[in-house]
Amino acid sequence: MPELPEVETICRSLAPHITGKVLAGVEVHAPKLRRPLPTAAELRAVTGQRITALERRAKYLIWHLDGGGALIIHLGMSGQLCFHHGPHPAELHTHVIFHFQEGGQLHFRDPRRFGSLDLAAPGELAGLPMLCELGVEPLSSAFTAEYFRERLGATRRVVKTVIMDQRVVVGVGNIYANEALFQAGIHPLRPGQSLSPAEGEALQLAIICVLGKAVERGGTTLSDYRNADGEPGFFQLDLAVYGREVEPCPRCGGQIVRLRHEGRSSYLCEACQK
DNA sequence: AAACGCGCCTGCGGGC
DNA sequence: TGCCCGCAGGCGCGTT
Repeated sequence: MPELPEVETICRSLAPHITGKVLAGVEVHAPKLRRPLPTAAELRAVTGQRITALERRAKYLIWHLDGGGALIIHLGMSGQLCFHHGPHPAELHTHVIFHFQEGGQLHFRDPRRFGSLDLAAPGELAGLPMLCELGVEPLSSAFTAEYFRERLGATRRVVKTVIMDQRVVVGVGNIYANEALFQAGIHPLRPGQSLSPAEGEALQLAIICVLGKAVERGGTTLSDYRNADGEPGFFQLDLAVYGREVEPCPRCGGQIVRLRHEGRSSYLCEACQK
């Protein structure tokens, strides 16, 4: 489900509810999601700790704890985090419930169980393999035209695969990859090194533009995505091509087509994207 | 190195 | 009505 704009929106909507609060307990209702969940003993070690800050890195949500450690959540394809001010029954597929001393509880649901919950000991966070191999943040100053051109020029991999590679640039998933390629007028199956410098720059700017606008819209709600307050996003209204097979291209009126590559769907306008 | 296929899971919609 | 199939926002593994 969630790509950068959705995780960013969840982070922003969740932060006011739990920043500064003390973890009173963590209920775990499943043995594992993508990976085994932390053990009861590991979770006891973080109860009583205060959450000092929330941060999004790539598609990960990181809770910094006053003991120096951290809690890391990934929402996979179908993960939801919903904050409740009072008691709330565990719904179907609610796997983890966080309780706070000051009141309120946070429910982590994930029907498909591709998400994850990990703990990092003090000093361990930066060295975690899932974090330290990540590429640049697309909405940061590190995502420059020079950097992107260099990464594109060094590979024959198809450009859509490159922009979805979290080691190159983080946070771009299937929806926003399709949208950025459309906006830049680039065919998703072009080899990375076939892009001219101007095309590379157009794509870099399109990624920034699409992600930025999607964050402004609170993310894309196709079916079940909600922020921490249970509200949907609205960027689905701005999608030009994703999920719009057979519909007219918003630019030329031609028909949007779907093709499959590496097990995933790409949506594009063959007239506008070369 | 990188391109695939596949597995991990559940749910939904379409076709028959 | 019900069943089967394909498909879905992610990621990491194994094999060529």
